[in-house]
Amino acid sequence: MVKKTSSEGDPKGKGRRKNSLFQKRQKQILTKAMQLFMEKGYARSSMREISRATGIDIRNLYYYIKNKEEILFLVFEMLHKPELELFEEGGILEMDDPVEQLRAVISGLVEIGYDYDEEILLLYRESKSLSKPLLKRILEKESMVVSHIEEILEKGRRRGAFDIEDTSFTANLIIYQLSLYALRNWNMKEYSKERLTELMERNIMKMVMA
Amino acid sequence: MVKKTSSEGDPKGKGRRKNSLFQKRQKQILTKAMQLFMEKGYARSSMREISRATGIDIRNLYYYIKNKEEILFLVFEMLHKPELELFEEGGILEMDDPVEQLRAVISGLVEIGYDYDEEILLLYRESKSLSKPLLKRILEKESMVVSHIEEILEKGRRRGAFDIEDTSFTANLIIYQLSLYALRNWNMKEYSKERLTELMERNIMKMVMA
Amino acid sequence: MVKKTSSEGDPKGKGRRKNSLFQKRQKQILTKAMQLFMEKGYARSSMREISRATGIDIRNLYYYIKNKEEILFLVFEMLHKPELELFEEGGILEMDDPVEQLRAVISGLVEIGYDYDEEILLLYRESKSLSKPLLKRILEKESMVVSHIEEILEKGRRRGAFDIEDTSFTANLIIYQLSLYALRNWNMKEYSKERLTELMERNIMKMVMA
Amino acid sequence: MVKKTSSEGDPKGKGRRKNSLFQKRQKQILTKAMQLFMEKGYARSSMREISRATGIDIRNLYYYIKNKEEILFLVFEMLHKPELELFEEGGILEMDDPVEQLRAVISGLVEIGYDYDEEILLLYRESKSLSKPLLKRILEKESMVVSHIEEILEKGRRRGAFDIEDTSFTANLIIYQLSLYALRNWNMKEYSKERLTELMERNIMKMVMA
DNA sequence: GATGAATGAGCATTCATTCAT
DNA sequence: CATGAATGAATGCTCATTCAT
Repeated sequence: MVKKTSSEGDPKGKGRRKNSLFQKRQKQILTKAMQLFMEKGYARSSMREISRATGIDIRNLYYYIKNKEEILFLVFEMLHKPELELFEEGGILEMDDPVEQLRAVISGLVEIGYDYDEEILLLYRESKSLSKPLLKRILEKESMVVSHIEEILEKGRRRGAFDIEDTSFTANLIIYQLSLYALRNWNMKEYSKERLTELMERNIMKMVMA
Repeated sequence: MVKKTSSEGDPKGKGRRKNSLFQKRQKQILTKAMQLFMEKGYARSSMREISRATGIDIRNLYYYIKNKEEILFLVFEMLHKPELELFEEGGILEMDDPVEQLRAVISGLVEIGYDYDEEILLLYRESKSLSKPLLKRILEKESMVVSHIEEILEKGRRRGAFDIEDTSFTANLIIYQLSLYALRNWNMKEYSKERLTELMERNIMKMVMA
Repeated sequence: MVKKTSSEGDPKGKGRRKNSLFQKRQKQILTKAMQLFMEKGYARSSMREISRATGIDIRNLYYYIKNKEEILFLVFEMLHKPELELFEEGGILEMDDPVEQLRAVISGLVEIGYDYDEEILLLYRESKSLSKPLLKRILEKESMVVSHIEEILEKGRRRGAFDIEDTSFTANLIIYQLSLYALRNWNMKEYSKERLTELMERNIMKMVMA
Repeated sequence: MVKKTSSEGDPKGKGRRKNSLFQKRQKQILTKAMQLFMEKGYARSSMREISRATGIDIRNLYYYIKNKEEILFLVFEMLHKPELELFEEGGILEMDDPVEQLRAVISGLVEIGYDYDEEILLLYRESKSLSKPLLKRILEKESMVVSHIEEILEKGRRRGAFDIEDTSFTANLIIYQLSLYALRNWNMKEYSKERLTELMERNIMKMVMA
């Protein structure tokens, strides 16, 4: 069911790592590391600190992950899950009405962006800390989300519900907009999740509707 | 009345530093450091590298700046100039028609965001690298821009030109939107400055107009 | 009476290890390790790499060998076999004419030195990586070869065929000379095995003949 | 007069490093490091040990040398000086009689090989520890010595004094032979410098003379 | 102002090896 | 035999910053 993403699983090139203990430990590392990265940034978070935070000896840390960069990569991968799940398991793709779909996307992504504000900030902030090839793999995941939105917009336009000049641009704009709270939280703290959803929906819909 | 550029003024307490050579050197440091920060991030750019890039011996670097953090602070300050100048010297504040004003803001900020895409990315990316008090001083500058936009929106609403529920929210949204190109450049490279301006204007206007 | 290969015999005290699977595995380890040692040197080749190269888990590696140093020791022992076999199985010791004997030794050792150039280099290069007692045991094997040659020279001198002042010195010089190709291969690559044999024979014979 | 070898001098790309103190410190590092390398090998000698041995703090060590490999390189360069000086300052090149020249070379190189036996061993042993480009630069120095000898042999052959088939081969053989003491000292300790010179001269001359 | 020298703190990563299961 | 987990000890190297001359 779960597609292996190649960098996880099969450490040391040996036996299968379905082993749940191994995965539990790895997740534990990722979670704690992510917290650190959010607080102090990737570069300033040392392996020693991750070791301290997880309670796993620093040498054994390398038993679960290849190196520091891989931690960031796996964290990024983890962070893309909610967005992808929103589409793949949230029933959005199955809806017929594009307007309804877009509404669902907006409220879903606002929700995510609100609950995971720091995580999304991390995504934007530290993507450059990843090496080219690894970053590419992350961006591929990202562009899947964009594609999903673009398809909705496209459908809506065909049906005459939306008035959009450039669906790719607008898809990017929308997904970007939905990170507003995360990226400018210093100015946004006063808004509740509900209020934010409301405002976002109103603005985006107005921007998009025919 | 030369505007003090240093965050502390009077470095090393050695007397007035209106001295133009001093300022020239400092600007040279900031420019090179900024390039490095954009390429490798703040934390990964070492003082040694800045020294190498500027040709100024690392120990003498400390003659011109207090410490590494101050460099970032001064860079940030420098980067806020164009935006502020847009309002203060671009004649926007003097216009009467809010629609016209907003149009001018959009095209002005898209222009800046397009030409200084990496710089703006730096702003978002590294703001957390600044200590609280220094960050606060930067955010104050930022909020002046927001205020300017908010006033325009407010005026437009009063005159019935705009249909906006929450001007503060919308002001934030607009300024944020105008950084789209900088923050998602991996998906935006295909758009020319003109096309971008056009699309932004259309979308924002649609979102805002009564 | 299987010859004990392990320096300690009876690894882990778990019973006789004439067991052929055990020996096969051990040889496999030695061969791969030797390759690594030749490529990167002993100190830089890690047990982990040996594990990877052999496909044997690092922890099980210790089932077949006592420690890293023993690997080097066993490799060294293995590398001395060809030289010793040349004398013991090549029929040289049975010849009567010392000139003929020397000729056979030269061509035999050039052949070995040519085919096993990297291995011989390893022998010279890493002998210091062995602890004193282990090294001593290796040098004893080595000195057997020297003795064989010395005896030939001695016989030739007695018979008036050779004009040699110090047979021990000359024996050492000869065996050393025959490693020329291995130890200076960066300058020797142009020479074929045949040409090398020819030149070596001519030079040594001229040096030695009455 | 002294040709700069590019890797020495001008640290940090700044001022001239004729500065004798700097060079003194560097030489101090090289000497101590060389001792360590001879005793324990390059890979096993840590920067920390070099620091301890020189009394120079490990961080300041990097003020005088770029990295560990550069130390080895500079040591190698240093070790080639005596050989090169033998030719360039020993008056050998100015002699007319090739036989006399060769004699001088032999006694000179035996002397060096005897006094610097461990150093020469180091040269052979650790050359592979150098990266390709750096090794190449060392081998170039080495081949200058070979060339010098080859020229002498060539001259002697032209004059009918020597009977040599392949001067390049023989030059290599001679220089190699003269390292006998260094590379096989475990079997050579009994020989005094004088005795060694005598034996070497006799053997090589016999090998070479018409 | 340019230099030589230092310093306290730390970095990511690897090593060979062992042990209990 | 294979596996999970640990451990003590290093490794080479870099950091920002200071100070005295």
